[in-house]
Amino acid sequence: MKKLNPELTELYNFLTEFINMHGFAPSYREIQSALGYKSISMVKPKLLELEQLDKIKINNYKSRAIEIKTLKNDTPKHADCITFENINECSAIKDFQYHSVSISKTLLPSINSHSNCFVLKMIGSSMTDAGINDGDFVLIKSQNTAKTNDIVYALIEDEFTTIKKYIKKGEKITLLPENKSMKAIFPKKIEILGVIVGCLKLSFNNGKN
Amino acid sequence: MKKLNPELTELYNFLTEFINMHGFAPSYREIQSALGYKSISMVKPKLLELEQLDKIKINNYKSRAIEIKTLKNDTPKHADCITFENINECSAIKDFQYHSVSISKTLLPSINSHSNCFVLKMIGSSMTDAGINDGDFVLIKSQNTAKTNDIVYALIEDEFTTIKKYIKKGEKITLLPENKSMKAIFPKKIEILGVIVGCLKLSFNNGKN
DNA sequence: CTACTGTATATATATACAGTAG
DNA sequence: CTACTGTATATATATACAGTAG
Repeated sequence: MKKLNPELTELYNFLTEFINMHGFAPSYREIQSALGYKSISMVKPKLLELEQLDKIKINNYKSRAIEIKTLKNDTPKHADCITFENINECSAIKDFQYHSVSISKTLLPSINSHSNCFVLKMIGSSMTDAGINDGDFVLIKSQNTAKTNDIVYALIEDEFTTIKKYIKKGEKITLLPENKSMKAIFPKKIEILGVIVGCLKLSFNNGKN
Repeated sequence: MKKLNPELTELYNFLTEFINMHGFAPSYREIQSALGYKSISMVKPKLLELEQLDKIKINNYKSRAIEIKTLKNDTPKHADCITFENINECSAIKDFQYHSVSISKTLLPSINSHSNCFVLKMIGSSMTDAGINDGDFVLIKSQNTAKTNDIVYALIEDEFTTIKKYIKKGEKITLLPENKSMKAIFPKKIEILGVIVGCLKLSFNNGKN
């Protein structure tokens, strides 16, 4: 990122903040007013400077059509990402702050854009042998079926939710913790809420096992 | 997410895709043309339907000023996220596909928006005891200093890059693998390239240790 | 009546350009 | 000359509305 002078930095920041806040770009008049230019004629030359520095793209003769250029042109746009947002409906898994995690679709080709995905904070050590530790953020694809060996997020006996490995042999379902010191569950009633597709670790203190 | 009829779904998808692709909204004429409406007069009524369903926000009399409403109003905008993009400069760590990972700032309050962050794919099992396995995506904050016990990404002897735990006692620097079966490195020359702040796991096959 | 079409028009908006200060 | 100001104007764009099909 080349350095901008303070004036252009202010303009650039205004543009990015406006676009992030509104979802569309400011008009030249709005730019003039926000930056305190005495004339609207100053807007285009300043924008051209930013464009020359490859910070923005001006679409001539189009209204509110300034684009912010990302560092790389091949950066996936939002549409090419899968976003996991948290929900607040889990007994075993707390933490009510808002979280979101977005990753490139290329990282999870199995997920299509119609999938409903969410993130939960893991509580407990029942899955440490699968690399999911207490405090990790678990990325879940919402679905109501699962295959053997999937790691599922499920509602058990209408009572509690849990994250375990799903094993089905004939009609018998086993939920296996990935932790040698813990016991398997043989649920009478199970509702699969989702399948774990990823795990985001932001602390490495619990990682030692 | 309430269900939309196919016609409104098509319109909604066009709007989101256009905005994601261009960074600004389409004009009414562009909408007419894309959706095949015979008259531009059809655009506003259709948009109003979407707005009534709380899918978009129309800004009357403003050009290209349609906003997509997110599920939650408190969803962090792009500005509130930290984005890790991959780079292609690492001997020990391959994989040249483009990847990006964005997470809410609330998840990593220690990182400010001026930090340069990137993502690398982990190769090898030298950090499995810290929960970082072969194939995991390592989130790195670019910086050239580190504290004892940080997990660093560093260039050693001007020859190779590695990910290890950083220990400094007086002037003596030790790079410790988090894997009992591997040996520590005592580098003569070390250049710290970044500190590991997170790890994204998208496969659980290697997680068993 | 509903559900559109087609076009005129008002408004928003970017651009052009003559003028001015230093 | 540069670096602006101020304003007129062309263009982009959303809106209004009379007309039409069924």
